Amino acid sequence: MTTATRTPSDSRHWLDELNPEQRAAVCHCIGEGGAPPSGPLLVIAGAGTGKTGTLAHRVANLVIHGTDPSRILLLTFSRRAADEMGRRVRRILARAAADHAWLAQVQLPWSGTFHAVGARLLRDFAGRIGLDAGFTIHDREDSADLMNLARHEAGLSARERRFPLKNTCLAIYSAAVNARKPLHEVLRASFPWCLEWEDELKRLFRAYVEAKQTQQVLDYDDLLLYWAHMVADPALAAELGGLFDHILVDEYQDTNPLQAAILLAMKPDGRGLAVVGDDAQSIYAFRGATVRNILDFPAQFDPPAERIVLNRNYRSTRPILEAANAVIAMAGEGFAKNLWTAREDGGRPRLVSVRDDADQVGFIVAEVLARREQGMPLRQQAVLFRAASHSARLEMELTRRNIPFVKFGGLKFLEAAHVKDVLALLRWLENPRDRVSGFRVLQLLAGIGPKTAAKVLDNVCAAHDGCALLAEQPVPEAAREAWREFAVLAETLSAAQAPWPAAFEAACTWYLAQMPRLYEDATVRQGDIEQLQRIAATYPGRRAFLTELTLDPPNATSDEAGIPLRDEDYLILSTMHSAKGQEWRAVTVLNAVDGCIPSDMATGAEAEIDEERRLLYVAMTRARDSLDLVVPQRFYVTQQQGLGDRHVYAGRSRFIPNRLLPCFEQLSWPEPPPELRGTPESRQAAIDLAAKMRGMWD
DNA sequence: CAGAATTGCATTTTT
DNA sequence: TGCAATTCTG
Repeated sequence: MTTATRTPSDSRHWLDELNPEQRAAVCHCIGEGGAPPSGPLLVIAGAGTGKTGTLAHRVANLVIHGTDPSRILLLTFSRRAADEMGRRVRRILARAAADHAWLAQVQLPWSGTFHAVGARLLRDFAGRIGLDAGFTIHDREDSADLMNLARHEAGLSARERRFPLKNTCLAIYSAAVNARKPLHEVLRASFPWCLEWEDELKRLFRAYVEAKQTQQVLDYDDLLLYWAHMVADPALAAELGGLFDHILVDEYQDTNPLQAAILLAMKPDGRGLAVVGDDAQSIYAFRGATVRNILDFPAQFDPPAERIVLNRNYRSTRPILEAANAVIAMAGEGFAKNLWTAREDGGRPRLVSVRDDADQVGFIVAEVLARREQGMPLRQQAVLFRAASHSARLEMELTRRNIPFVKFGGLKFLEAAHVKDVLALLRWLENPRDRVSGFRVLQLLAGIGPKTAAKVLDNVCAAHDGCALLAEQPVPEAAREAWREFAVLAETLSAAQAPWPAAFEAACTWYLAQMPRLYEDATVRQGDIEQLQRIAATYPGRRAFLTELTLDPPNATSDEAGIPLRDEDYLILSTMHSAKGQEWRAVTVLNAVDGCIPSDMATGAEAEIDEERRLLYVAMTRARDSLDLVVPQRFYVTQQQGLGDRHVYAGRSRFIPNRLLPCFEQLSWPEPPPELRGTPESRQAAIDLAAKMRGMWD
């Protein structure tokens, strides 16, 4: 089949629905007719400017013009984004090339996050770089546990001056790796209180790396780091780069220097490289992302990358956009963009003053229900907040009033101790050298504690055939019976090709029997295990299950009723971070007060403040028709059930200073009683009283 | 040496 | 508050 016959006659038609800038991005240097693609492309796509659609059209256009879909690498921010992109590409192809039905079946085998693609490449190339293809992947918590192990073994835990805790150590390590900066610089910039431990940290990190290598485990950072080191070798770089004609990167503002280095190594001249992003929405600096990546992208190449700016917003009404623009305009650095919209309908966003947390919840529930009465489904409405814990009260109230909801972000299903237990068991069967997993699993047995577990693990590692000798391990008398049972299970399940998901169910059955001893509330937790079984059944096997679950954890949790069915209606609760790339008709932002946004954890450097500002900008620009920012006057310090009533009087977020107030409609809830609103005279009286109060101090 | 009890401490966002 | 490190007990 020649390229000419694959180019549909009405291709012009489907491109017509794009605006000129979008079309330019879609058609830029696609390497028509089998010609190699040329120059790199940067698309600056403001919020709601049709970024995803543009990217999907570009991919479709590449396919229509003859690019093999398996030679397109599409790097997205999440698995969900990758799936969505695939769907849209197929939809576009179905319409644009109706005469070539097979095009609508196109799969993009190389789409996913940097981490997921990295994992896949590392398994494929394992033999070439001295890695065992059977490596297992540690999530954040596992990595912290291993760091802790190394920390103890290096004798750093019992010091006169307290050594940084495991999470801090891991954060420092991770920051240095992802930003590609020397330890000293990272400490000075972000962890100055740990500077005194520089030498010890270096020693600790060396031990941590060695531990990972002997155990054949990789952490998140390794997936990028090994990839980067792989392409630092010119021959491998050429080979890896040669796998793809086109590399497209979404959300480029949230990539870190390590990821930028990988891209540059794979496509040194930028041919076939296209990145899309919005510097105003860069919100992952805490993970090493830097806005410099996108700002400096064009100049990396000679000639520089072409830059296309999308600034027509298709999402929000004009008043909402104006308010958001006003907020972001006060930021320090960035491409100046003038987002505009043709949507002239709708009122100003509202700034709602409420007395406290309880009233905030009351207001939100009332408004949500009112909008639903007017025909707006719950799923079109979202409540956004800075930290996952901020929604605790709201969740309780929604549960009490029987309003279904799904929460994105915050503590995840996979982080629950009992879920981790089961996964640790599987991971240990997959890779018996994985000490963190083994340590956790063995201590699940009655009568086995840290000492016995460590001894058994030592023996298992010394033996070459993994779990085979398990039954003969020396365990205390009290654990004898339980141990025999466990050894039989482990031996059956670690057999090379234990059937899936039957093997998983056997593991669960064993674990379910342990639960009542381990947890007071075993019954609630058992439901989660069943949920996990349902998830497991959708994967082809153990390795795929473990890898993909670690790299793409299901990121929604809901109330105990379980995740609502797909066709059921439910309200969306989400952290601002998890709201990225989404949109809803009605958006409510919780706790628009100083201390929450910006978080009082992040009020140090100017750069941190700017990031918080962008975060609020992201939240505001999710709204299509209506936007409410709620400002509680009184704010409880204790985040959980307010047993005590310690509270502070918080001010409105500094990102909405007085001069931005004209962008908003201000109101109080509940409405003040009529006698206080009343006539101009009564209002006059109130003002007089205020003057009297002030007069007390003259 | 395992498991319970107690004390001390920190407290965001996530691949 | 709730979690993690430490001490106490059987």
